[in-house]
Amino acid sequence: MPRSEEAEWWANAVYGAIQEVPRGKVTSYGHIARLLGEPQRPRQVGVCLKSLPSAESGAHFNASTVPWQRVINSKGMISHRTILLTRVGRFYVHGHVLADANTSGPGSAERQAEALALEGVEVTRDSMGEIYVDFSRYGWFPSQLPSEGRDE
DNA sequence: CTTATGACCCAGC
DNA sequence: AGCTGGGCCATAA
Repeated sequence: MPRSEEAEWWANAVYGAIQEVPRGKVTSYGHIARLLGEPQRPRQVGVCLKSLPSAESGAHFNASTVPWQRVINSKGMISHRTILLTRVGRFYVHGHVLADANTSGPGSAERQAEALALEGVEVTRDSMGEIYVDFSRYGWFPSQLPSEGRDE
């Protein structure tokens, strides 16, 4: 959960922007940041999604009211969440991230792929098991400035 | 206060 | 076309 009021404002702006992504379409973290006039903060978009409240939390913006699954990285790939390392004595071991019914934690990339498939977005996998979405078919990139221009 | 760490991105090899 | 390193900046430790 964001602390400062500023962070709170940012998180709400991010969630609101994501709600504009139409069903069956996907966009990127960087594009959400650009839509909000903060092209240098794609990482913070991810930070907000990581702390998106669960559907049961009762918060206005939560996992069921914000289509979190429609945001992927600029390469069209569903980014895998990093596995936390837990310190045991002086060693580090693979630990499980707490969230389960939430949008983060282990296997969340899989859940994101399922959620997208459920709304008709075709996902493909490469030899490494990475999950991709074809931007040329499902991408949603409005506010394309005439001078800049996205790939594809 | 200082470091480390990301649901990221892009320019260069 | 794939890999690498740097930049980015809010949070956590």
